[in-house]
Amino acid sequence: MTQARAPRADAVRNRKKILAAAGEQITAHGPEVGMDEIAAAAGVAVGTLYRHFPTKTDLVGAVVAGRVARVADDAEAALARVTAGARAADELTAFLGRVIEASVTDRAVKAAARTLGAEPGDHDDEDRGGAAVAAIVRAGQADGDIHPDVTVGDIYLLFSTAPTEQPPAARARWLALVTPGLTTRARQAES
Amino acid sequence: MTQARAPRADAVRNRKKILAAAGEQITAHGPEVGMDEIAAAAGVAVGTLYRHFPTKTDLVGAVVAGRVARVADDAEAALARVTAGARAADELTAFLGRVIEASVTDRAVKAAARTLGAEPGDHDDEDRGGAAVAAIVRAGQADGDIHPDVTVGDIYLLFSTAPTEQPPAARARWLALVTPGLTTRARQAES
Amino acid sequence: MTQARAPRADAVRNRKKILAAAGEQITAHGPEVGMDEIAAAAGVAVGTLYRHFPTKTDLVGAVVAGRVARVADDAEAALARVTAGARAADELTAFLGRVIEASVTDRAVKAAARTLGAEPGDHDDEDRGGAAVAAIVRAGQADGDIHPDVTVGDIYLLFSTAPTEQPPAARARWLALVTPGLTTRARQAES
Amino acid sequence: MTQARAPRADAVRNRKKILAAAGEQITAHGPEVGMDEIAAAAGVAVGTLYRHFPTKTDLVGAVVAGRVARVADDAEAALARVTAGARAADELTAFLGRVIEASVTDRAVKAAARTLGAEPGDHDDEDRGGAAVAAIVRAGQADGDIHPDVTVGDIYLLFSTAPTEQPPAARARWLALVTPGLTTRARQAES
DNA sequence: GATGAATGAGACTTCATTCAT
DNA sequence: AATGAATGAAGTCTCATTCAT
Repeated sequence: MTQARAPRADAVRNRKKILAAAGEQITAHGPEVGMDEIAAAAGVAVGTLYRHFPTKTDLVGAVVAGRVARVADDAEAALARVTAGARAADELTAFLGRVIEASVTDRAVKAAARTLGAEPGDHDDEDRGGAAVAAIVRAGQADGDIHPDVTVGDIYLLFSTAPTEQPPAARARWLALVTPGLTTRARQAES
Repeated sequence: MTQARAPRADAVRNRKKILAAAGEQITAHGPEVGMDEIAAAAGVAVGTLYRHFPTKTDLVGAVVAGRVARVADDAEAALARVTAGARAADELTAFLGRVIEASVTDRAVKAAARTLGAEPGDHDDEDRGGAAVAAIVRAGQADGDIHPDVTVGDIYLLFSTAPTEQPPAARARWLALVTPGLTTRARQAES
Repeated sequence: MTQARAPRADAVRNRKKILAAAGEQITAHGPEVGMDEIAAAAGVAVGTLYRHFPTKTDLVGAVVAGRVARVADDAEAALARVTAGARAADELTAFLGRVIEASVTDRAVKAAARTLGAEPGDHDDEDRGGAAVAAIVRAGQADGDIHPDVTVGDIYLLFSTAPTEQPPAARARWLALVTPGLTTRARQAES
Repeated sequence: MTQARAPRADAVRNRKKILAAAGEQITAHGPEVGMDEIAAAAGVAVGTLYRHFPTKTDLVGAVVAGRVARVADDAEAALARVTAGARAADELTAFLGRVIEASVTDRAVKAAARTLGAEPGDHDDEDRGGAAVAAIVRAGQADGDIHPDVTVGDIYLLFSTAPTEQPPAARARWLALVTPGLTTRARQAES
């Protein structure tokens, strides 16, 4: 059973260039950038872009998928720290904060977050991220720090609604407002 | 200094028709409806539409302002109930819930919410709504039910991020997750 | 019941210009000319073209309909001559010949002919032309010159298959080959 | 003078595969199929396809030539039957009918017919078919059944214009209309 | 000689906005 | 003041053909 024939080196290079360029462009100007602009930024012709991604939706999807992977990596790193002894509730909050900050400068991450919030998650990276978050949540619940009925879905739901277009102060405030819903401690006044 | 010459009666009528039609269209299909469609729904020509609103942004803005007025009315009604003896914290949560449900069927309300979250609020209706919400918050704080550092801005911030595209269950869950951030009670398990 | 509001003078002018230009372009280069080219030839912007004809198909259809009208006119003129005493069989053959010659320099006429051959004919001009041809055929059958079972459909069928891409000699020969199928006389040798 | 170096075995194989695939695709979807689709159907890459046929036109031409060969075969078979005693006029009509029916399910045959009608015929298969048809015609003329001035070109001319896009009834009717132009008998009414 | 990725002009269509009537 | 036709840039996608591997 021969494997699907190794992709050509230059095609791989181009695919990377396209994904990188698409990421940058979408990060900077949102998903409504033209395909021509993305192609130009990638240094290829539109046709090439369409060979790799038959549809704009496909391209945006691929970019978003990439961001999901990053988020998953982040979640797994957080879980590793928890396993190593860090407090789960803190790691969860910090993770949430990082994802929000990321989506501020990267509108594709926001879309990724929305995707996570919308779908049960059947792709690899989503599963990976979901599993890590779930483990963190469970750890926090075992500690008695995270409220027993909190689920991964709740976390997704929250960061799919984070105020990424707002100024830093508002984002911090939002996180502070939302955290008590996850933890068991009564809310404390901010400084 | 001559005053701005009283507007012609039919011009006034047209303005109303346009706003109403724009509201319906944007409610139904989002802000991406074409200007032609709005004009047709209003029973006027595009040119007329542009005479009243030099830009699509202006028109959408006007529609949004109308929804802000509704939200303000709702807030004032809630305040009236509080004044009449209702529990402020409950009214606040219920108000938040109503605004969210409204934005589900009315995409213009969503935009209105976003506007409120984004701007300090210098227009009449925003002030009106803001004042009512502020009064409710203060009442709840006086009762000891709402956390002392909660501000009107927090409320705006929250409903500007409500998950209006999600199914009802998710919206309810979101509200439950977010409420503890406003109140002083520790979070209780859901049924 | 007010009529549908008289069309604006300039719009009428443009519609004519567009139809004329589209006719020329399609005549010259076939139906695959670009909409931009047609618009340029008409001296309008593409948008204008699309306002008048929402789809390329619509435009081509309109052009073809125009050619159908011409053919119908021709048929009626022939019928008039028959009524005035001309021999029906001769007029029929001559009419067939003229339509063929027309479709040589005008690919839109060819398409029109194909349309006629394909459809039962429910539009005005098609009916008009069909009625005239039918009358000529009947006259010829009354004279005993045209075979009794010939129908209008036969005529349409024939000129929908005329060899318009062939040199003049071939076109003439084709007509000569096809005529005996319509008439009652045994075929005569050509000069 | 070095001769053109014998072609590589796999190249020959590829040429055949390409022609076969192109035939199928054009038969099925008309000449507007993409080169990529043809290449895929042939199991080769586009580049290979272009090495064998520098232009789409060339490829289509080659396919068409293949269909010409089939028609020639058919004509020779008919001639054989005539030689064996069959009535030439009948064989000619039947042959015409078969070619028409073939072009209905095979759009490449139609193109082939058009080619035959258009060109004097200088390729092998065209000559072969032309010679057979000519012999049949001559036999019919000797019988007194086929009109003396009918030529091979007439036959080509006729089937280059057959209504292959029309329903079976129309095709049959067309053949009936056209036959009297070839034969010496006066036309008879259809049943 | 084969592969298949890259090219890029061009196709159709949409829509916010302007302007002659 | 209203009308609605005109504008034209922009958008997504296709496809015959070229060329590096």
